[in-house]
Order: sequence, then C-alpha cells, then structure tokens
Amino acid sequence: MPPNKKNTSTRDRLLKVAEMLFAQKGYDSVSVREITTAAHCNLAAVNYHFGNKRALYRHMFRERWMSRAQRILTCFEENLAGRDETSCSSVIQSLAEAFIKGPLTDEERLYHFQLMTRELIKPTDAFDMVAAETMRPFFKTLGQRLRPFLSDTVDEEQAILNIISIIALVIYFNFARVPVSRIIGYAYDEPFKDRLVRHIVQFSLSGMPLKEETR
Amino acid sequence: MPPNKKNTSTRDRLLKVAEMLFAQKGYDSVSVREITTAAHCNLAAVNYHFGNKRALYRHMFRERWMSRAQRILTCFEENLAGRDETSCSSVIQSLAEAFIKGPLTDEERLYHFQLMTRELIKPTDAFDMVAAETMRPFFKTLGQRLRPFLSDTVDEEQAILNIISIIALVIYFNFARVPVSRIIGYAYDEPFKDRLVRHIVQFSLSGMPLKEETR
DNA sequence: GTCTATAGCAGGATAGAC
DNA sequence: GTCTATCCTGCTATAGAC
Repeated sequence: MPPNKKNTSTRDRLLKVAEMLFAQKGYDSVSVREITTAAHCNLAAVNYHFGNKRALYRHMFRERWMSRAQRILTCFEENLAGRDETSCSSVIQSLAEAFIKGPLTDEERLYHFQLMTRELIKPTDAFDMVAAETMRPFFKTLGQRLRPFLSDTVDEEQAILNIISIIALVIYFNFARVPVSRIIGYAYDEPFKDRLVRHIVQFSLSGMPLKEETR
Repeated sequence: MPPNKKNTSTRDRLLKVAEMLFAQKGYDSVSVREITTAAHCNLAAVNYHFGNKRALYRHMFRERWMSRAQRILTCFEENLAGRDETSCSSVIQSLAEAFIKGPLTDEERLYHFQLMTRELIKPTDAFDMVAAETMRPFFKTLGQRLRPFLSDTVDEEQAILNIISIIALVIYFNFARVPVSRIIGYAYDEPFKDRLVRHIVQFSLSGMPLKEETR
C-alpha cells in the first residue's frame, strides 16, 4: 500500500486528489479514471461516495475550497486584531498578507486561485454557492472595514470601485504568479512576498480617496 | 444555406467559431463536432484545413487572438498620440481606454480575456508564442512610456511592480466583468466605462511614486 | 474542397461478486 | 466499502467517393 494511503479514508483522498487535478487541468480535462488512480482506489469509488463526477466536484468545492477561503478570512481577522484597527493601512496590510503570505502553502494557494479563476471565467453551479457564502460576506466585511476611511465626497459606486481595486491587486499578484515571476526573474520567496505586500499597501493606500491622513 | 455562411470561407468560419467556443468552454470541453456544426461545415473540415484539433487552436490564437491584441496596442498608441505624451495620466488613460472601451466589441473583448486567462491558468504552447510576440513587447513599451515619470528613488523591482499593478487593474476589471456587474448591480454600459476609466487613472496615478507633479 | 462511413479508443456510469 | 467486468456513448482522426 502506497505511503500516502495511510490513515486517510478513500473519500478524503478522492477529494484531495480531485482538487489538485481539477485546479490544474479543469473539470473536463480530468477523467474519473485519472482521479481514482491517483487516489489509489477503484474506479467505482467516485460513484459510490459521491454519485457521479459532477457531484464530486461540488463536494470538493464545498468541503475543501470554501474551508480554505474561510481560513484566509480568519487569517485576515487575526492579522487585523494584532494591529491598530483604526488605521486604513492596517486593514489593507492584513488583507494583503492573508492572501499573499497567509495560512496556505504555496501549492494550496495555487490550486485555490486556479479553481476560483476557472469559476470566474465560466461559472458553474459551484460559483453561486461560493459567491453567496464566501465572496459576498467577505466583500461586505471588507467594505465595512474600509468605508470609514473613505472621504465623504465619494459616492457608493466609487467606494465599491476602490475596494474592488484593492482586491484586484491582491488577486492578480496571486493568480498571475507564473508570468510575474517570469518578468521579475525569480520566484515568490518570502523576502519578495514581504516587498510585494508593502507595495500593495502603498499603492492602494495612495490610490484611495481617504478622509484625512489616517495611515 | 444559413445567413452567416455567406461570403466567408469555411476556414474563416472555423476560426471564428473555434475562438468563441474555446473561449467560453475551454479546449477540452469543445468537440470538433460542435465546432464544425456551428460553422455549418463537415466534420472532416478541421482536419483538412488545419490537420488536427490542436493545430486549429494554435492557428486561431495566431490569426485571431494576436491580431486582436495588436489592435488594442494600436488603439493605445493612437489614444496617446491624441493627447499630451509627456503626461503620466495621458499614458494611463490611453491604456485604460484601449482595454476597457477600445476597438473591440463587448463580445470580442469577453472572448479575448477568457482565452488569455485560460492560458494564464494553464499555459499551452500558444502561451509562449503570445508571451514572446505580444505580451513582452507590450510590457516593454509600457515600461518605457512610464519609467520617466517614476521617481529616481524607486528601484527596478518597484518600477516593475507599479507597472504590473496598473495592468492588473485594467485586466481585472475586464475579465471579472460578470462578478463586478453583480456587485455594482448593472452592466458595463458606456457611461460606466467612462467612470471606470477615470477611476483606474486616478487610483493608479495616486498609487505610483511619481517624480513630481506631472499630471 | 467537401462529403460519408468507419476505425479505434477513452470516457462516465452501473451491475453484481466479495 | 471495494472490487471486476462491462455497457454504451461520444470522441478524434482517416480513408476514399464525389
């Protein structure tokens, strides 16, 4: 019995392997045969445990992707709790660190963003679930955190565009790691991540129409 | 004979339909049957004109995607030529308009960004071609245009991060149209695109460490 | 250049033994 | 829960008529 089969149920191995393969190749490019082989179990296991391939995908998103997103959100809250909560830069830095450095391994982070990006390009039923239970609450929380710092002269739409812009930077530097690494000429090591977080904080802080100097 | 078959060669119809379907669904999720049916031609046409499915994809990228990217770049240059070239905001505004408003129809733009994003998540051999012939030159041009405005105290890496950040905003607001529209509550109509361009210019202009006030 | 017909294979799913 | 064996559908690609 292969080493990675120890102490894990077939069901859990299937979810783990499915996440990796779906993230890297996309739903249609992965066969059930490929998943079950990599998970060291029988072809029929997917149908036994989840019913069919589509349901495996949904369960994977529910049980793995969303709990991961939750971990990032928790990390954001914890980062913020350890800082001055009344400072706008604290909020942005906590956000950037939760995503760029955060609680995930580099591999997990890669899969996480690949899956999310695939859903953004072509939403499936999993996207509605994620949008309602993860993205919307997260966006709402972030809005409440940042709104107080924005100048009273900005309207609703401008406020939203500013918040989306910060998210855009964080997301982009995560999901475009490969091309960014090609341009800068080296990988995302820890020192670079620190400099990247600093850049994002500085760039978005200056970009926002703030009420007054509350850095 | 269907109306859209008039005055177009089978080859051109195949490329056009292939682009749409590959963009929306991804390479593996589209069958040659689906393409040839939509292009109102025979199943064997793909193999006759391009050899196989993969070669059709490559030709599509070469002949349609890259010429489209060229049109955006040309639009950027034209926008800039009509403005004050010595102003940093002119450069950013020309860039944002070329992408957000630009020479493409909304449909074309959607396919364009879906295809690019798919290549970003999982690069194929088409990506190397695009990176070398389109993205790298574009990034270089943009770098040369913007570098003069950046403060002398910023190093190479900081300059690159700033330029990538501007691109990130432009790209993100394009490829994430669906979720952005959901959040703001309406579609990307022309007035909104104008406000969006203004936001991007303002946000990135303030975010950059400029030499002096050259707005 | 366009068509039909078909080879050859891989896919998802299930029945039923253990 | 896990396995083997198998069904059937749909895929790419090609041969060869027109």
